[in-house]
Amino acid sequence: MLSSEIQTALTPMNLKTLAEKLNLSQTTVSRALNGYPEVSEATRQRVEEAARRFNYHPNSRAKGLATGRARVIGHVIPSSTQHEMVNPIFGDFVAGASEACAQAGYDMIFSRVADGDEAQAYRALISRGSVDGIILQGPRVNETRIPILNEIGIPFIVHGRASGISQPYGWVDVNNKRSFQRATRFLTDLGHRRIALINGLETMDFAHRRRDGYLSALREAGIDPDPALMRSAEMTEIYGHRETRDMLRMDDPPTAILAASMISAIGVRRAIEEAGLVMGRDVSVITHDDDLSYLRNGGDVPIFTATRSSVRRAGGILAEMLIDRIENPAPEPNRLMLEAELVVGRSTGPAKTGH
Amino acid sequence: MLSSEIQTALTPMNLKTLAEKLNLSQTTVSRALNGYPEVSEATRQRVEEAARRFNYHPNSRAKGLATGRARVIGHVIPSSTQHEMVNPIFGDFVAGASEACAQAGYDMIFSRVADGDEAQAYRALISRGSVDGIILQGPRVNETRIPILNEIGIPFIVHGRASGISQPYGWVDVNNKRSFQRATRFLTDLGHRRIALINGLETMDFAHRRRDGYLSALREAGIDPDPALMRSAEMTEIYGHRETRDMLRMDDPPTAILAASMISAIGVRRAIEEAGLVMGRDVSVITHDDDLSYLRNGGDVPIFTATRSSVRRAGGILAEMLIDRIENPAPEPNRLMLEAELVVGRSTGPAKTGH
DNA sequence: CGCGCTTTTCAAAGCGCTTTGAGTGACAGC
DNA sequence: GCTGTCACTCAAAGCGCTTTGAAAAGCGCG
Repeated sequence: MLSSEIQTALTPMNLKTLAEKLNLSQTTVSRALNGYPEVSEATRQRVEEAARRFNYHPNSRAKGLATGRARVIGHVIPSSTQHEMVNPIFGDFVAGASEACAQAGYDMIFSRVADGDEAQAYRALISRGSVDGIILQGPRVNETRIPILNEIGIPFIVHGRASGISQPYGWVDVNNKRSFQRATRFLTDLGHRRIALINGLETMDFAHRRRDGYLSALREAGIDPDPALMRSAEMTEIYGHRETRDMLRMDDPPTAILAASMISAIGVRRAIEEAGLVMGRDVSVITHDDDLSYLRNGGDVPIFTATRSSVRRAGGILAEMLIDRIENPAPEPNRLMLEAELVVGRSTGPAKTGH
Repeated sequence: MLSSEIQTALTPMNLKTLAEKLNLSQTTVSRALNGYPEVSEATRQRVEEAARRFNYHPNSRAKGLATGRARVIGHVIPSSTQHEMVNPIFGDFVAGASEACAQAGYDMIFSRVADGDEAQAYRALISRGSVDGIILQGPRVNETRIPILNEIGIPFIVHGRASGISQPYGWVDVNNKRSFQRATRFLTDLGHRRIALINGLETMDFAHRRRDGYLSALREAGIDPDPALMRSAEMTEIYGHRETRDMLRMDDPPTAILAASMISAIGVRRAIEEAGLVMGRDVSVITHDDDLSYLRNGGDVPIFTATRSSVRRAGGILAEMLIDRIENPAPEPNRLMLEAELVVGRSTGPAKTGH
């Protein structure tokens, strides 16, 4: 009696034992489970029933080895010794992407890489056969990783775009230029002329484009951009607070501020309040809002006037597009431009005429 | 000449071709690369040199199949139809964990799972051989996943603990009870008697323990807990704002508030300011601070008085402990209790005597 | 009954690696 | 000169799956 127990404990539940239990060959069982037409409906039923009953799951490594496909998409996280910051939108992006992946039966793998080693890391990831495709996050202006991935020849898709890169690549991006142009125009229409931009790091492509939008709206309105009103750094709360505080102490302070994220906008608000001013009355604020689930922009009435675009949704779309590309290779990379909506909240108002 | 090019393009760089190029057997090459002593130093040098030159990386699936180890640790993300929220600490946690993983040569895989299907998901993940170990996030009181994982018998470690579970399991946790007890005591020592708790979801174990700490400090101070001052929900900004606003409208409003996260504390601050009050003077606030990289609690002087514990560090420790467990199986699961530090910022002050 | 034809099943090869058990020289000891 | 040891190296089996090429079974037909 003990021997039978040991038997069950030691016998792995793999294709071979399942086939033996069914008195069928591995071939037939495999085909039955993978929906091939060569197997009769009755047999298929029987096999599926047994697979469920014995809790059989094909070993993904063996499957991958045999098929050459891993059913995994990879993210490479640069360890960024320079910028210790973890992107706050990461969680929501991943949530969206993982939803789409789960739908298609894919997993996601995260690989951390020392800065500068990225080329090697990609090569290794692919050459090791760990992933079928890659999502490239946070492209910079003239992003070097794009040529690398193109050269390697693995399916990939970029979250954002990279100015200065001429070769083709697939991407999903928010129309950052247009949305910041609209936001800036919204402020000039309200009569503001001293408009500050508290941007993200301008080596990042998205920030670069936002600045473009900001500048072109100023130009439209006949306003000379003031370098003293343009700040650029990683979008933390502290940063939003510090820059706002400093600018509000200027002789000719801004009457309106554009912030690059909800997080830094919170810092902006804090500085405004510490200065004894009222947001929306004394200083107008518009922020970009990634529609993070833990940081919704207010309930019925948005707190901030904002350019809104769900990064979670973007994650889902990206993953879907990448998987589609993996499964149906096409010569033309596909692209998708998302438009941010401008939601009007309580943080903006007409410029004070006196000023 | 074309044929040779085609040759290089079509020949995969695997152990076999590498061995052929070196005029050695696959065995020797494999051993050389994996540091076995049976191979001469001269040969090893030659092999390593060639591996580098030809950009050879062993196929991880084949390696895993042969060794039975995936060198991957898994996270299962419940898709939580109920709580759509993506935990804002996710990003920092993952950053910490992935650092430790990278160090040890492990990757991390994320699998999204429908709520309730978790048992099946774990079983599948393991039975498919995709992971060597699992990190269990966000344990609830009486967490059902722990018995499941114990029964399956895969190495796992819990981020947090689960009250009500008697069987042994490994964990890393912050001493939530003690830290909230200290925080509450700090407030009672300042003379506060109307202290509100804006807690996380109390089905979550960490929130349950924090409430315990809060209650026992009140008891120490001879204060009867007022159910009207105890709120529990997911820790969003909106939630912190709404509950604070409502409580400040009470006939006998709180003079101090304990918040469960920086995010909800930001909402608390917003509500206080909207009510025309000053944080730290009219209403004291203490929050738990996970030391998120994008949401640091102030520069030199912390904005909030807070119980601080880096979730990024916790992620690193967890991953390390799990990997250690995978590589050196031990009967006793290991545990680690982290103590949060109480940092005193500008959000707390003595209770107004007049009230 | 043997012949094609389709339907259903199978044995075996192969994916890229590790690992076992064996084999080769070289060299010392008897 | 034969055996035992040591230092290297190798061919082949096996991990769990898919897939190819072939064979068996079922069936109607002359």
